Amino acid sequence: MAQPGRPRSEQARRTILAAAAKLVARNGYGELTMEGIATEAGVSKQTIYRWWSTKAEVVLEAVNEGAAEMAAVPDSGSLADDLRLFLRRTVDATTPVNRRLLASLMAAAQLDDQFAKSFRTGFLASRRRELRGMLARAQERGEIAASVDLDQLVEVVYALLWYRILVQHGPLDRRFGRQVADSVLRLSRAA
Amino acid sequence: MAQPGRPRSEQARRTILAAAAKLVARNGYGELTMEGIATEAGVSKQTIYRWWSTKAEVVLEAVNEGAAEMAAVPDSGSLADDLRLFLRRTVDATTPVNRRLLASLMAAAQLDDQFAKSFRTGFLASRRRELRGMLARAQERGEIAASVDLDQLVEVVYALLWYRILVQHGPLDRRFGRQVADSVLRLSRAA
DNA sequence: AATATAACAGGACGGGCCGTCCCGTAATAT
DNA sequence: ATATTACGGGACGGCCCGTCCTGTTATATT
Repeated sequence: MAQPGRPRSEQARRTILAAAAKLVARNGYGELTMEGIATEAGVSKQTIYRWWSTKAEVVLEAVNEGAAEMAAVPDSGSLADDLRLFLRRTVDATTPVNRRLLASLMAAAQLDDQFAKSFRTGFLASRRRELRGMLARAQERGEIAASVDLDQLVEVVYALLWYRILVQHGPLDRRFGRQVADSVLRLSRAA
Repeated sequence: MAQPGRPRSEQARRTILAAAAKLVARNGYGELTMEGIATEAGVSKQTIYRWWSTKAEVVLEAVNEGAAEMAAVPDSGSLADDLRLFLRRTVDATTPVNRRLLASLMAAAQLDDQFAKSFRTGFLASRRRELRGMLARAQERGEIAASVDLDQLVEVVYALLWYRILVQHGPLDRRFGRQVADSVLRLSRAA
């Protein structure tokens, strides 16, 4: 079947991701260290380095793990309904802990060019694709004029979400989600 | 006149800020160290720590220093002209080096809560105030309906700018500046 | 059952940078 | 002349880095 030798411990993997998330939530990404994760998880440092090369990659996998039930893109046949529901789910999923984890990833991307590339082409791009698909369906239905640039609309959504995540000058609540949805809907109707 | 004792060396101050900017431009904020700044500037570590407590503060002052000629907010009497000129000046000022410095500050704010507070209430808030003043004048002239929330418009501008600075999935050029201006102008006209 | 293989926990290692301290010297006000 | 403060240079213990080694454990193959 698989390779010979002792198989990877799934429990160790989960414990490490949970420890990283817990430590970021408690002390912030700036205080996070590989040694701290190992100690918190009751694991050897070698076990972490065997599967991840930086703490940013550990946190990224922890985020992806916790985002299994991530906001599925709705498809009701109405752009307004879909957009509002998508943003409601998104802001609901962005708990204070998740907000801090996401902010950590964006910070790590500014400190490490290699991680930045995987973060952009992986995590960020896949989210953009999902939203763009929703808008493309609306455009095919005629709810958005063919002249409107869908990428610009996607950009407005994620720019507003990330700005709020990073700057924190206001709450990431349902009211904010409605404001974002309404702004994008207005832009989708304009020439 | 002033206190007794040797006065602070203005030359050392400038040299330190220049060294920090140079090192960030060369190797990125993640590689920046206090010792590296001291060595590059030909200065004692103590001289840096006497005036700044973290490398983030050094970089922040370097940015503020280089942004003395920062985009002054225009006031021509036309919202469209003012907004387009403001964004043209802003993207022109955001050279690759400045982009990297700004991204470093946003990253540092995610790593250090204390710096985050000063960054938000100082640097970021003052930029928002300037732009908001421009929009408020337009609203008084009747170019923007009284029902429009100016803070939301300001947020769209800086969210789009920062998203592009941080994610770098497209160029920060004049074309992008025009797109941002046009989006905000459309939102300012919508109900 | 014996053997090869690979992950595991634990710990040791040199190295880099941290932040602080001390020194002798230089530049200013009194 | 004296007090005061900044300066360059360098030394210090401490934390975390990333790697390596050891002995043990869990699997596949023979």
